Amino acid sequence: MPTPATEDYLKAIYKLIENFEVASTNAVADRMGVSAASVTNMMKRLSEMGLVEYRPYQTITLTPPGKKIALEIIRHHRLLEVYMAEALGFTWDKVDAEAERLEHVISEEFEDKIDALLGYPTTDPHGAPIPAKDGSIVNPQHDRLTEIDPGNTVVIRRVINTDPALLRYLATLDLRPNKQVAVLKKEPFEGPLSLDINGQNLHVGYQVANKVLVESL
Amino acid sequence: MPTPATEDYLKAIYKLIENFEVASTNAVADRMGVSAASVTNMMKRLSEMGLVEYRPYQTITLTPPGKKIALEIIRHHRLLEVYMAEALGFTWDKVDAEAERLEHVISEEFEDKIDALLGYPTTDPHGAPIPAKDGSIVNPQHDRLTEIDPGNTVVIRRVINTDPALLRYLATLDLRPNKQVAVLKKEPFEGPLSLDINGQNLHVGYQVANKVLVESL
DNA sequence: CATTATTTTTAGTCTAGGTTAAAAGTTTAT
DNA sequence: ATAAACTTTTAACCTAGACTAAAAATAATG
Repeated sequence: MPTPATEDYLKAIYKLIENFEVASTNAVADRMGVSAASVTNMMKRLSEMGLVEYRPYQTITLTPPGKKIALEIIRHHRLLEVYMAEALGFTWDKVDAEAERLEHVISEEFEDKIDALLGYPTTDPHGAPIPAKDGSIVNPQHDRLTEIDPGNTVVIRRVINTDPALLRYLATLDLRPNKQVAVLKKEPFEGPLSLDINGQNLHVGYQVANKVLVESL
Repeated sequence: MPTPATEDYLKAIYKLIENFEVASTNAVADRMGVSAASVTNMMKRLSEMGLVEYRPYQTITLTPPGKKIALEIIRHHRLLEVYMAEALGFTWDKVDAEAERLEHVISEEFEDKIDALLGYPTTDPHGAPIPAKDGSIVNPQHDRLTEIDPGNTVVIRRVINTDPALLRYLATLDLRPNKQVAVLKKEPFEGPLSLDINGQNLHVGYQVANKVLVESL
């Protein structure tokens, strides 16, 4: 059985790779909020256990068993998020932090029960895909809202980044998955976007819009 | 914030004292499944932190802050048990093991949400009382089924011991909290009891009946 | 291409929690 | 009241995971 720390490292490496970033020692350290030395130390152990491919000064990759564990934990995390939002009435800015701790301790049976109760959901409250039990995951490559040309209407599919404050802000604007948004205008030099949602005119900053992934109609 | 290990020690000490047993080093070690040396070591630290009253070779007691933490964890545990049984459909032999891990990681908000959803329950699926948020707990002193004289009818209030196999056995007999049972006969020398439940005649061993707490009508 | 900057690893420490084996205290029983 | 039995503590050690500071490797730049 992997420890929570092991699971967290594998998850961090998985997410870096998923985002087409390089899983370097520093990148993992940053994401985990630990020192680079801690990462080196942990990589040696995970490598011994056959969970990562690691050679000093080289970038890190997951072995198939390592990837399997990462995906299991991500599945736990995202299922729990849906469950807490749907069944317990948590707001979407709170579910990430809570799932971060619960993901390591729920049993297979717990996982299966909430999955069934929720009707086998495929995405979490932020629109992130939930890995299947067999470890398969569909990862649609969506556009960022900032990449959409004015005059187009799109539907929000996902919100990247689980910073609670950002999520609360987006909620006040009703910018959440499955909502339609029309891009009216885009100011240059990473300027604000003018949007239409629910017939309301909004102006959101570039940094915010960049976290919103959309699909063209 | 106390660690899970800290919480487990405080809980073990609380339960010993609650059962009118002496919270000795060995008793705690037994209950926790660790060596006596580990207990001594931990007691020094918990004593430093002001959570237990400890002096070498003396029996251990909880300080008010230590007791508060123990009761919070027991509250988490028992609320989670009810929640898993009622809302997730877990059988009562499974809820203890699962709650054992979850109890350390749920937030106050999670606790409050399941408490409200369940309608503020006062006992867990085994009949154990759930401490209130303020740390108060009602602990009715019930009789054991083995102490009831033949000819009397009682109602089951609680089942002590969370050994899953025993719980599964009791479930097959429908011996669970709030069920009425008539004691028909009691064999001497810790012999079996003849019971009537739901109009059915049963014979259960002394060790089993001793785990069943009842209230006379 | 040599120097500077950056990244990564090594080395040495620390804490929490666990272990076993031996020593010391307490009880129990002759 | 002393020996035997039991309980508890001490001592020495282990592992997982973290840290800082210094050294080494790699990458970037004039």
